[in-house]
Amino acid sequence: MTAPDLFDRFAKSSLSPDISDATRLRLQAMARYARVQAGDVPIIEEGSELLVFVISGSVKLVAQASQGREQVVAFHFAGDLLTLPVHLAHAYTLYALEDCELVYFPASQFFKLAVTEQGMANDILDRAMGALARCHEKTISLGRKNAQEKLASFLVTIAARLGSSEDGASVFELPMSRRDIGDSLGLTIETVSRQFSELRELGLLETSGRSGVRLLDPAGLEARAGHLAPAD
Amino acid sequence: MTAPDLFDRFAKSSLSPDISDATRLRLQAMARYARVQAGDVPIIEEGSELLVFVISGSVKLVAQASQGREQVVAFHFAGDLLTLPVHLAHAYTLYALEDCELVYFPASQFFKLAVTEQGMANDILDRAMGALARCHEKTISLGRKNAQEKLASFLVTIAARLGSSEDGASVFELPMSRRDIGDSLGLTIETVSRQFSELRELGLLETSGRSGVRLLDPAGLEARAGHLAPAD
DNA sequence: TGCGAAATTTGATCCAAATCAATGAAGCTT
DNA sequence: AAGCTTCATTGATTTGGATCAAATTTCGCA
Repeated sequence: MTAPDLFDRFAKSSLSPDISDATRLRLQAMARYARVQAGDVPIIEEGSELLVFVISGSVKLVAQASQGREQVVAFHFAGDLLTLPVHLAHAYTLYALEDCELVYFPASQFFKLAVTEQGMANDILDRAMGALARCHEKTISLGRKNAQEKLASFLVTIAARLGSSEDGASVFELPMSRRDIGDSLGLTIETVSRQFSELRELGLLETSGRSGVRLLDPAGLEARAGHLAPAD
Repeated sequence: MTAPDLFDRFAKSSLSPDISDATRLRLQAMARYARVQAGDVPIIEEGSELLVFVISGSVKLVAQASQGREQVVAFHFAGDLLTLPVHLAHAYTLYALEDCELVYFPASQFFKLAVTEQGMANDILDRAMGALARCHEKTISLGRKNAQEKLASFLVTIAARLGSSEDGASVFELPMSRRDIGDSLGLTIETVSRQFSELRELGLLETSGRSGVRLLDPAGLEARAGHLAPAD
């Protein structure tokens, strides 16, 4: 594992260029690395909150409830920052969806350093607020939407993150399985599959193979997502 | 509205004592205040994220989805810090559950100041991480629990915040209605009511009037909350 | 203290999504 | 390229919670 290389890529993508050399060195000293294959657990939980940067690949953050039930709390992609919580009322595990490279830090140590550099503190605060906002939006999906709205909302959100535009359509490859989508939306794989079929029959999307998706009518999907119109 | 008084109480309860006088004055200059009655909307949304401190009383943060559906994203009590998000895919509104006193700031301005004081930046980061962790836990409730587990989990969580211990039992007054609880857990008021009845019949709790609750067997409720045992 | 509006509880019925059960594709591996 | 394992789709049935519909209780207020 070529750690220095990973740290450099992390620094280049996620650290402001005017971080002091001292801070940079102390960060490098506390950085830890993981380079894992799809399906693996890159980080073993260790009793303190961790701050994880996804350098490449994608991951799911999963919470375990009793009786083996799993809830996908969030998907994260290259460039994202996430926190791996400690064991609260539920246990959390990070899984690689694809081959992944990660850099991570004990959260409290990282914060102690971050607050000595204004740019860094601001960046981390912004990212934390963004994560909170996304979690709030997810709360609405889970609490107040039916299966079709959940899937439409999920696809629109993923497209905004992963989709490339092809004359009005949005095209992307889903890095996660139907089970992962179900575990994220509070649905079973069968229901997810049925809703894919229904959206296909409505002419809103096409699929190719297990992971290829082409949203033919993003506006139509948005309308079915139960989102509130901006002027509503 | 005696603003200086409210700011002092905010400063005493939520600002580290070694904030510089300059910072304190600039905070006071950007602070805004609300003192409202139960049921009121203390803050009209204004296009930028706000950071709200609850000085006294309690509030609910509500997201509106299409067709008048409402989701309670979080309840907050005296001493809490919360962010009032801007209108994303859904609109957010804060409502007072009881008579309330609030102090609030435009989030970006507050952050710009906070990062100049290490103690303050650290405190805000910690609180943001706490809010994110609670939102993650809520995600699991909404996605993977049945009605009884949701209510048990809710009651245990509220008791940790509001309950006073009386020989093994935890006693508190709920500041929110059955509808609010339902809107928070993704259930209807009828289902919430039926689950209260069932938990009562199981001897796990007693209620008095609309808001009085006495958890007779907190451990038993915890077991029904679908939480993961610490050693599981 | 009693009235009345609002909130809660309880009951009957319905329905969306879960569960149970095959069948059909994808995409590995060799 | 054939076979095999895993994943996804589709169909039949069940079920937990929603919806519809009354009671019943609470509690502010006259």
